[in-house]
Amino acid sequence: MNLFEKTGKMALGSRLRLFTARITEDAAKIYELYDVDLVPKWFPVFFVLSEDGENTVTEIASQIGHSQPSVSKIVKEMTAGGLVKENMKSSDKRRTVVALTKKGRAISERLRIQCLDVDAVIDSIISEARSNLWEALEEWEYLLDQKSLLNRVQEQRKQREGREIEIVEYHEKYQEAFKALNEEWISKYFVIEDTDRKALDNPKSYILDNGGRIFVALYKGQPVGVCSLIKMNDPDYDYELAKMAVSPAMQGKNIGWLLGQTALAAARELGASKLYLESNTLLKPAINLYHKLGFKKVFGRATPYARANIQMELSLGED
Amino acid sequence: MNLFEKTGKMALGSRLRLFTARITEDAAKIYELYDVDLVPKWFPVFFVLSEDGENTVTEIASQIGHSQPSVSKIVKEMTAGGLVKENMKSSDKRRTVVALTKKGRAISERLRIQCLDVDAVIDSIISEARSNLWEALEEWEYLLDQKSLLNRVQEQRKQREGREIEIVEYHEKYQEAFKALNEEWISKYFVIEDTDRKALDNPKSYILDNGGRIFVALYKGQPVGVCSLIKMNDPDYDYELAKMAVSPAMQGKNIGWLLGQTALAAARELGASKLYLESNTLLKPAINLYHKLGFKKVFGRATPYARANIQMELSLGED
DNA sequence: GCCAATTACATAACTAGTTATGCAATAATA
DNA sequence: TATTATTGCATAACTAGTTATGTAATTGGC
Repeated sequence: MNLFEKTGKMALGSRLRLFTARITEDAAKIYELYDVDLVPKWFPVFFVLSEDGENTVTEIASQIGHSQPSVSKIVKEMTAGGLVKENMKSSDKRRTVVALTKKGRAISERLRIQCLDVDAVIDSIISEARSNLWEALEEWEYLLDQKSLLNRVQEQRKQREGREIEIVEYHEKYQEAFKALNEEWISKYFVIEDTDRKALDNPKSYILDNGGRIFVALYKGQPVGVCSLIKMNDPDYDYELAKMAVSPAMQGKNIGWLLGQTALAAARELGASKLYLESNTLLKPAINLYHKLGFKKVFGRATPYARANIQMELSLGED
Repeated sequence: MNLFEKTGKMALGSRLRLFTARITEDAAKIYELYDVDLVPKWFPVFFVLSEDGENTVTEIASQIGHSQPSVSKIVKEMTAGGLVKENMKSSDKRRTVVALTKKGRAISERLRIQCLDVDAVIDSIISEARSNLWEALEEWEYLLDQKSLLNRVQEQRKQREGREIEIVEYHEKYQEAFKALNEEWISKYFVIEDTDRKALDNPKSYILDNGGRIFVALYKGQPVGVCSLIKMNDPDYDYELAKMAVSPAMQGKNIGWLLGQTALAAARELGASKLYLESNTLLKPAINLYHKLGFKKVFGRATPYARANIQMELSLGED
């Protein structure tokens, strides 16, 4: 299987499928060898019944990790084969209580011997190999229970992309992007107001010259997100966190968090002790981000924006 | 998956199937996450094509370890998806030469990034676990190439059964078995001759009292095989190995070999230097056994048996 | 140079699972 | 107590592979 050295781990699924097919193919021949009148796929159901005596279809399914229809089919086949009898007494008429027949129990004995031989063989293969397949499966099952493969890949992706994002200080060449990125989300959910235009058209005079800051997130050199600290003339707050925007195509890559963190660090450096922001509860990801950054809801300030329906603050001394 | 601790290694196939299903399920979601327009099962074919540039259906199948119809189907689906074009120029009109389209090559680039992330995740899971699943699969593939699971189980069974066989010295209580076991095979292939009757009816006077030996193979206390050393009045040979019989139900369990080895050891103990036997080439397993015991074909001795068409000898000094 | 064997692929039918859905029987609730 | 929700199972339709088989195109042997 030279192929898998080239494809890398990505093909783990394919490799497992081929490997499983190979094992089950030989398994079928082994049953034949021992003349045990049992189809390999019956084994898990058969095993549970020989342990438990009798059981219902759904309960067997949950024990062996199959779906209920799968067990339903297998029980039907086993009944046809005379290994199992259904519809034992049960007060609940929905349930099909299944048990081994005499013939089934007889097979159980022969199967025990086969199990011993197969067990010994697999143990010997395990001891021949340096890595223990059986243990590895057990460990993977445990690790994937803790966190699924999908979750792990999602996190890995976020991390990698985070590493590819660079947060830089504002420069005139980003003015177009600063305006465009903000207009994009504002006009999508609301309408652009006069106060917006002032800031977006003249970031230098309106924000920077007043002692504010603007940060730009670059992905492969291209601006994909912006945010600003605007100096406030207010006894309660030093700066407003405003004009936070991330390109829709780049959302979910943690860019907002990186911009926010940079802005917070800058505010601390500037000696700020309290930040303020306004937003709208329609923008759920943004509100979430602000919460994650440490902002808390406050009430009752006047705002120049028609769209603002939530106001938040953050005390920088806290951490 | 507590079940697998109870079932033991016998359920390796089932465990693998469940595990594989789990992995491929998440794999599908990962493709979705990366917005790669590729069905997971296409991956191996896609990979080969992006490596090789173009290739035929059968060659791809052999490279990825699928059956040819499987690749046939996948190529059809990929063609419908616009990733692949078939029937490139080829002098041999039977062959379908397949290559990636422009769209396919574009996806190849995005897929590369996904591969990097997945690879990193799987590597990290591998490093979290004590047993290395990827290596274990590789080792199992190698070990099963050397000797299949079926072969290993067959050998294990033979060994186990061999341990349950006990070879004992003849006793009067085994006279019935000695006669019955021999009559069974003789009458099946030939007819019972007078010389047979002499030995079978009076083993004590005909064999033992003349300085010969008889051995009985017991399985769970029951006689299932016999063989004898008959003293010969001959300058060339000391004993004849004769009246070897194993119950048909117990054949293939190495019983003949055990009986033969015991007889050879006894002959050595008795100071014999050369053994002789007669048989018929119809009895292939027997001839094979005699070869394995070290007997070599000889020609031209007179025999009292009509059925004998092969004669063999063994020099005991040799080992 | 023709007929048989082989090769390359397609198609059909099967396997061992799955999800989706429907139908009774039972439990919960207003 | 009547209605609604839930449970337990069966059935149908689907998936990703397989083997068996059929059909052209090519190769090989006499």
